[in-house]
Parts: sequence; C-alpha cells; structure tokens
Amino acid sequence: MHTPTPSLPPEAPRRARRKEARPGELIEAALALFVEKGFAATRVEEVAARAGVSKGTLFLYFPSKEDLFKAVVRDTVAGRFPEWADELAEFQGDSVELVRYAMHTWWERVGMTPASGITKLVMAEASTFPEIASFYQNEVVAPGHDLIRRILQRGIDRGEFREMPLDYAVYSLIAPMIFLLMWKHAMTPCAPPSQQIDPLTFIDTQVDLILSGMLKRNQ
Amino acid sequence: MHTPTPSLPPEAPRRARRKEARPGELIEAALALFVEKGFAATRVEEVAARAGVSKGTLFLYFPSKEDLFKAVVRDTVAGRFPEWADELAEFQGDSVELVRYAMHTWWERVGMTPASGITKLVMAEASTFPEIASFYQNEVVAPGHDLIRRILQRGIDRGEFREMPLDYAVYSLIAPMIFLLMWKHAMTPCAPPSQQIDPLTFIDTQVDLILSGMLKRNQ
Amino acid sequence: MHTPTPSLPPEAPRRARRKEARPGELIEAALALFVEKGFAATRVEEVAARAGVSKGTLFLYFPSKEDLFKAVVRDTVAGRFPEWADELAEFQGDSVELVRYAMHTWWERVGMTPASGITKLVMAEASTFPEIASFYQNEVVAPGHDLIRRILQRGIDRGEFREMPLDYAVYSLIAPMIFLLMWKHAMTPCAPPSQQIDPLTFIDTQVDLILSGMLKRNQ
Amino acid sequence: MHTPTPSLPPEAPRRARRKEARPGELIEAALALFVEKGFAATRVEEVAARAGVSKGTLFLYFPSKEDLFKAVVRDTVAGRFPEWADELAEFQGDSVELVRYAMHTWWERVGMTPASGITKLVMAEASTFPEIASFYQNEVVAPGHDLIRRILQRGIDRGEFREMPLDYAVYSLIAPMIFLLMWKHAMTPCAPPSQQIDPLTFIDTQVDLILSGMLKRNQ
DNA sequence: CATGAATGAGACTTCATTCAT
DNA sequence: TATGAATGAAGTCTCATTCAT
Repeated sequence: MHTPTPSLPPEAPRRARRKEARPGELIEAALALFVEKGFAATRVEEVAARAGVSKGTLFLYFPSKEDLFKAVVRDTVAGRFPEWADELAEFQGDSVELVRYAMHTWWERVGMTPASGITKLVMAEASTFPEIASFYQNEVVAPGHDLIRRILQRGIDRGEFREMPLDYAVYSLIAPMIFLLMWKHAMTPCAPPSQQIDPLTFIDTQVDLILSGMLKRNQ
Repeated sequence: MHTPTPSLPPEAPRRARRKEARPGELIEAALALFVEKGFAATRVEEVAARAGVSKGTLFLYFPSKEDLFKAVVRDTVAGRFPEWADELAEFQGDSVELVRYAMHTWWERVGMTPASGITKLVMAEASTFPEIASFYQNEVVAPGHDLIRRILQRGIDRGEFREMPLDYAVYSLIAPMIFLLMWKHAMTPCAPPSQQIDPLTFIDTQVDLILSGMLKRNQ
Repeated sequence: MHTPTPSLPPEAPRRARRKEARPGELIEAALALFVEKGFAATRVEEVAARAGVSKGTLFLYFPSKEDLFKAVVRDTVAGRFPEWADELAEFQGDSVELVRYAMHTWWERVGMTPASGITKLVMAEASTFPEIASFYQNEVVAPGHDLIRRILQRGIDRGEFREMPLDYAVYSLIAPMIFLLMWKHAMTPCAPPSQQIDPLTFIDTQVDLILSGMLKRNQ
Repeated sequence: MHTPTPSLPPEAPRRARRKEARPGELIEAALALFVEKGFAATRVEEVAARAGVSKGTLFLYFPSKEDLFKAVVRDTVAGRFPEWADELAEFQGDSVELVRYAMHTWWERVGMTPASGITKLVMAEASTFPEIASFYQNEVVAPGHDLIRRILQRGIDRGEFREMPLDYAVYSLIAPMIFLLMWKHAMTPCAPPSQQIDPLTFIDTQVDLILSGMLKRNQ
C-alpha cells in the first residue's frame, strides 16, 4: 500500500531499485508535486523525473494522469483508521488526555508528514474529480468522524464531558485539523513571519479551549 | 464591488456596447467557474460565454487569464473590512453577542455568497499564484485576524472573557469559518446526506462551544 | 495622388483637418509603419492612431489592410517618371554630369524621403503580394530602367561613353540605389558606427567608379 | 552546415525516431518557407509538414517560432568566412582574376543556393528582429566587408588597382551582390521575361565595369 | 461620417499519451 | 520492461474586420 517516506536503504543506487518499488515512488513523487502545484499544473514528466524514471515508464504503471491522481489519493489515504481505532479503544486514562493524545498522534502520523498534503489536494481538486472526493468522504471523512465521535462519546459516558450534539461537536476537532493543513500547504509559503502558525502550539491552544468548553461545569 | 447584472432588455441585442458593465459581468462569471472547476480547468471561452460575450471581448478587458483571476480575487475581496470594523466598534451589547453577531454577519455577507468561493480558490491555487496568495494574506487574512483579535480583546477588557493567548485564540474563530468554506465548496457536492453540514447550526454550535471555553469560570 | 510629406499648414489642429486629407494621411502613416515593421507586424490600429483617426475610420477609406497596402504602394510610387524623363531630356551638358545629376536628384526626391521605404517594402513583401510586385515592376522598375538606359545611350551617342551591353549596364546604376535603400531601411539601425554609410559619399564614390569604367579609354 | 535530407527509406515509417536529422530538416524547411512567404506569413505547421513531422515535433527542437528563425539564420550563415579567407589568401594570379573568382565563388556557394534567401529574409525582417540583424551584421556583413577589402588592398599593393577610398569601394562589389539577391527573391517571380536578369551575365558585366574603373589608367 | 466595443477565425504553444526502438 | 521522440488535441491570445451608436 502506502510506501512510508523514508526507510529505503540509502545505499541503494537509484537505477538499481527493484521494479516493485516503482509505483510507490511515482505516487510519492506525484503526491509532492500535486500538493505543491496542483493537479493541472503538474506535468507528468516532472513526476517521472522526480521518481527517477522516464515519462514512458510512468504510463506503464498508471494508464493516465488521472489514474495516477486517483492512485495517489487511494494509496496515501489507505486504511490507517482500523489501527487507530484499536489504539484509541484500548486507551487508558481520562478523556481529556485521550483527546490530546489523539490530536498529537494525528499530527505526528499525518499532519506533519507528506501525507498531509492529500487533504489540501482533495479539497482543491474535489470539484474536478467528484469521484475522488466521494472516495475521500468514505475512506477518510466518515471514519475520522466516527473515530472522533467515539472519543467524545467516551467522555460523555464517563461523565467527563457534558452532553452535546455530537454530530456537530466532532467538527470542533476536525475544523482545526483541516484548517491547519490548508494553512500549512496554501498560506505558509506566502505569509509574513508574524502570521506563521506553530502547529503544536496551535493544536494545544485549540484543544485546551475546546476541552474547556466541553468539560462539565463543576470540574 | 462589481455591478450586479443589470436589467437587460429581454430582447438581448447581439452586439450591445456596455463597456461599464462588462468587467463586472466577466468577473462574476469567472468567479463562479473558477470556484466550480478550478483555475486551470476553466476555459476563458466558457467565462466569456457565461458573461454573454465572445472570447475576444474578455481579452479587451483583461490582458490574460491570469489577470482575470487576479481581478476576480481583488474585486470580490475588495475592502469590506473598514465597514465591518466600524460596525463592530459601535456594537452595543456584551461580547458573547458580539461574537455571535460577527459570525452570523460573516456568513450572510461572505460565507453564503459566491464570494465565499474565493477562499477555496486562493487556497487551491496559492502555490500557482504566490502573488495572489500574498495579496490575499494582506487584504483579507491580516485584516480579518485583526478584527477578530479586537473583538476578543474587547471581551477581555470588559471582564467577559478570561485572559488568553490572543495570537492563537483568534484561530478558534477563524478555523471554523475556513473549514466551513472548504467543506461547502469541496465536500458538500459529494457528501451523503448524513454528512451534510447545516451552516448556521454549525456556526452556532462552534461558537457556543468556543465561547463557553472562553468565558470566565465564575459565570 | 501622393501627399507630399510636409506642406500641411502647421496651425491646422489635428481634429479639424479636412476629410479629403484623410486617405493621404492614412497612407503616409501606413507607409512609415509598414516600412519600419513590415506589413504583417503592423497593426491597423497603429496606422489609424498615427494618422489621428480611429480604427473604424481607416476601414471607411480602405476596405482591408491589404487594400491599404496596395494603396500605399500605388500612391507613393505614382508617376513621377514622366516629369523626370522630360527633365533629363532637356538636360544640357555632358553625360557624366547628367549621370551625377540624375543620381543626386534621385537621392533628393526619393532616396532621402519617406518614399524611399517603398522599395524596401515591396522587396520584403513581394512574395506575399505578387500583384504588388508586378505593379511595381511595371510602374517603377521598367520606367526607371528605361530612363537610365536613355541616359547611357545618350552618352554613347555623344561619344562620351564606350559601347556597352545596355541591358545590363543600367544595373550598374540601379544596383547601388537599391542597395542603398535596403541598407538604409534594414541595416542602418543595427549597424555599428564603423559600418554606417554616408549616402552622398556612397553615391559619389559609386558613380565615379562606374563612370570611370564607362568612359572611353582615351579620355 | 545542416545535414542534407538523407536517403530516407522510401517506405517512410510513420513515427521514425531521427533525433539527429530533425533540426537540420526543420531548418531547411523553414528557410525555404520563410524566404518564400516571409516570417509572419509562414505557419509553423507548414514548416513541420514540409519537414515531414508534426507541429509538436518542431517545438521539441525549437522553443518558439522566433528561435527557429534565429536558428535558420545562424545555421545557414554559419562560419564559411574563415575557409574563404584562406582560399583567397592563397590565391595565385592577378587581382582582376581574383575578383572574378571571388564573385563567381560567391554565386556558386551562396547566391545560387537556398542560403541566398537569408539575406532577403534578414533585410525584410530586420526591424522585427533587431537581434538577428545585429547578428547578421557581425557574422556576415562585417567579415564579408573585410574579405573584399583585403582583395582590393591586394590589388593596390600589387600595383594593379589604383588608389581608392576602400571603405566605400568595397560597396562597389557588395552592392551588385545584394541587389542580385533581392532581385532574385523579390522581383524575378513577377518580372516579365524582358526584365529577367541572368545572374552570371549580370555578375560578369558588373565586375567588368567595376574592374575597368579600378584598374590603373595606364593598363 | 466617425467611433471604438465586439467579434471570431486563426496562430502559437503545451503536454498527456503513444509507440518504435 | 524502459525509453524518449513523436504526435495532435486543446487552450490562450491576437487582431483584422464589423456594426451599433
């Protein structure tokens, strides 16, 4: 599935890589370029060059640029939720800690990695590729929504959080994440230093505020 | 702002000479199409057709597609902040109401109008048009940031909100707005009914939660 | 016919010019621009602007850009030969002087005036406008050829010049003229000072040499 | 020089890969068309078709139509002067013969070949491409001027020609050549038989006359 | 007559995709 | 399997020409 960014033996010369690695490397290259320049403004030749192969080779693995795009989304997004769900189900500790842990984990495993670009990408190209947007809906949005909902429900069940309309409360946690990704990929390169956002400070501040609003009054 | 399509005589003359109205109509058409399909996927001929003119006429008013895009951003975004700033400075009432009023006003004047697409557009094309992204930073992001900061400061000064790190607290209000716009333009068309967000409910829920986190404990 | 370059009452304001002057002014403007930039690279709007009228007005007088071109050539070239022929027929003095006189006259009346550009123009566009080239052949080349031939014949008849194959000898005088015009219009703007040609020195030098070759040996 | 169209197998494969040969073939095709129709009136697609490739292939080798034009001039004109200079430096025989030899050689190697069109082309497009005109000045005009000057100087040094102002005397030989090229490319196709110029007769006649003017009187 | 806004055919150029090697 | 030269559809932009005012 998704090729983790590092972990290629660095001594392996580019030309000698195994054939099996090709699709992953192409996808990795495409992800970076699509995120950076958008789908239309990225030339397949650039993707191929960045992956160290020729233009023709790319078409050996992906029938078209659009298919490459779909593969990028599918592959990068691919099922990390089950694993997370387990992790969170087994979490010991109060729900405030759980929320903090979840957000930090998200940042470390998604937000700060190249995979984070996928969200920006999907948002930017959603109307051009409705199929992809739907896929993202099903594979990322819905599971993510569920995961967070379960976390909040846990807090309510344990008497830590007050009752709240969960359908919308989950967006209190999703919105900062989405915002952070969009900011990181779209505005950071153009923002003056005074407008730069430090991700961890941002996350902690948002989570503190949100939690403080969610906690039962008498705490 | 641009002139809304004026009452065209229904008999629609073929080659009407309407120099004053053209730029606004072209910008309006371009905004809709750019938001819907992205900058690259929109053909200038489509924009012209939607504005009811020929391809050549577009280039009479905008030297290039890129200039048209810049004009769209500039025109749609153009200086609404001074007016808002005044309005908010004169606001009578407590800061909770002010925050609610500000968010509702934003939704009515930006969020629910076609202008909302600008944000999505800028985010999507930021790396292709750094100049535009910078412009947006300066003309929209920075003033918006200031406006919200002033609102929160007012609440603190009046003893309604507790002390908080304002630089990041403002994002508690910005993030839901940005999120809502991205969602509206990117995911809504592809989301199943169960995942649809009702904007006003969303805003109210977020604001309630955030405010409840910002209020002084002893309230 | 051909509007002589100066001689417009300078006090006449541009806007108040008589309508009858328009075609001549357009032709004058077109000649200058066609010579400077070539037919294709000259925009009719530029011609109109230089003549102080609008684009539409130009098409009131000339049905098309091509017709304007033809008018430029026809009008600028128009019959000056009869007059010259008379002048030269009445010339008193030896044929060496006559040749010198003819060449100097040509320079003053054609070579140094804007009309000189017409030759460059016709040569440059001959293959695109064969009809124009033919016209130029008939109206300029053939009469010019005849005129020079008559001059040389006179020298032979009077025993000043030796016998020579006239058909080709005339080119000994034509070639320097054509060369000078091409040089002036094509290379002068790009040539370093060391390669600049002073027209009168050039003419005198060429004529001296040619005459010295034409004169009877025993002189 | 460019590679003359090599013996193509008559079965003409559709998508032959002939990277080495393409630029030369495109330049050859472009030379012919530019000379025939002018730069602006020649469509790149025509050039490509004449070279037997598709439009896209042309842009594989030349970034723009303008670059193609520059390449045509550069390639066709490219350094033939050193070779000629040597040849003339080693010439045995009197200077009259040398001048005749030089002129005939020029005709055979330039005047009668497609390369002759370059001069017409440069003259016609000089103001549109000042850079090209400058290049031509430096690469062709100046060296040609020098070469002829050296020939005349040789004649003077050997006591064959009389003293003369060399700066302008060289034009006595250059002017007929330029004239001949312009005539050939511009007027010949449109001239009636009676006005056709036979190049060799023309050259011989001009050279005879010029030499006869240059020779020492007592010869 | 004059204007200049509007038109649309046409040209250059790009780049995803194909395919001979 | 890999390459990269070749293709051609598609898109931006220009500008001669038209025509409502």
